[in-house]
Amino acid sequence: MSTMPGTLPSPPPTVGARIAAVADQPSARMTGAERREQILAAARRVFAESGYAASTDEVARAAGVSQPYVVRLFGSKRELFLAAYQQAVDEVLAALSSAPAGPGAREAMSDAYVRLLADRDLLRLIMHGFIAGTDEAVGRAARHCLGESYRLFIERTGESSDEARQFVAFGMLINVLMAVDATAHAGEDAGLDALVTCVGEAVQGRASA
Amino acid sequence: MSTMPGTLPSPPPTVGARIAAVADQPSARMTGAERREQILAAARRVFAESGYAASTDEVARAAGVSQPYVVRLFGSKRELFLAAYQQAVDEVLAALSSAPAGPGAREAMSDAYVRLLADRDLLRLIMHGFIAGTDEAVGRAARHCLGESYRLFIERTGESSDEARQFVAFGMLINVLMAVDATAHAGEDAGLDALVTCVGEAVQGRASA
DNA sequence: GGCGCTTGTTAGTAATCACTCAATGCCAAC
DNA sequence: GTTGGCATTGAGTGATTACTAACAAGCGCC
Repeated sequence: MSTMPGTLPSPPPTVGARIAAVADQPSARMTGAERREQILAAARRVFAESGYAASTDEVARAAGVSQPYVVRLFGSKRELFLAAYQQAVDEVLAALSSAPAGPGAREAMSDAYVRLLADRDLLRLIMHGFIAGTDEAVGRAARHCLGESYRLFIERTGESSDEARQFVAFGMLINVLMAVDATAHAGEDAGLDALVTCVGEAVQGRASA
Repeated sequence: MSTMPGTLPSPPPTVGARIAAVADQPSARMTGAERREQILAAARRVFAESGYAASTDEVARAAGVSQPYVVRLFGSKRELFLAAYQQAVDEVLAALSSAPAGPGAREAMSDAYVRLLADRDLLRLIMHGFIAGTDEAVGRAARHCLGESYRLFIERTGESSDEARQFVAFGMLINVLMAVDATAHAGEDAGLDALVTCVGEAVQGRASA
């Protein structure tokens, strides 16, 4: 009773405040569903950066809760990753599906995909799933994300399979350029700079034309 | 003195024989350079499968040596990964550079890239570097690999930057399809199956035409 | 105003990690 | 044939891991 545990007189000296950014006060009581959502958002950020190799402790600190609580809410680290990944796939496919069929569908889908880049974590997490390999459920979700993107393009635009392949291929190129942080390292490699410029022009041209 | 440490009456009971496949007899004595090459080859396989998250112990077992020896030969796990990754990047760029400039350069470069697929580990390891993120040296190598591929295409074929962008983008699509093991999961997703077919036709057409 | 459920914590555990240390056996040079 | 250097290992170390167990506190409900 001498040290009341609820008051938390000093936050963990230096380590706790690094990631945080979600909950400033040490986590007011929430409903389970709310907390689940919050942890899922944190997991998305953390897993996007380090992939499945990220620890549940990192996710917990990013969410502002204790580490045992995140594994309790999700059962295991694997299920947590899977939930975050499935949500990411759903978001990507929802964005592509938002384009109405008919004329202009191609531009709408391109725009929708480029808008996904605003979230630095979403496509990065998707990329991690592409090379997860070991986990069959993640692999299945990743394959579905790829296949549905291709199928949706044909369904909405009515264009040829070759055009659809080029659409998906261009998306993968954008993914990779974002994953390697190409724009942040301008001036480092002349070839890469030229590639980034060319991709930028293609995005602009396709968006305006 | 009662138990002589050098005799080793029984090899480690079950764990040592799992991966092996490189050295059947427990590793005859080699020169340091030879062993380094052998370990590098094992690291390529192991890192290609699990990325940087793979353990030095896995690499050691795959190479048929003890785990302390692999970290001693390379200084640290990070340097080992870097050496394996740099070698992979060099191989990719050497393959692309093998195409002579002038007419037919495009087909030669496409063929060279497709031939890289024969090694299931090479491009998979390259992919892991794309999303390494944390390690700056790996990121630099990955960016160089991308930029040089783009630059080489323009240099050898003399085609437009848009054509070069499509070439690199197609390469990234191939990388991803191989990473998710699309062909091994045929029948799982109709869209993906169609995409794989379309990519296969494009590769065939470009190789023969 | 106590009771039960849900939210959340601290403390602990067994496994695995990269890395270090000290030693052993092999080969070649003198 | 002894000595010295190189290849290689077993045994350990401290840190980190995912996960468990037990308990504490807030809230609705009668």
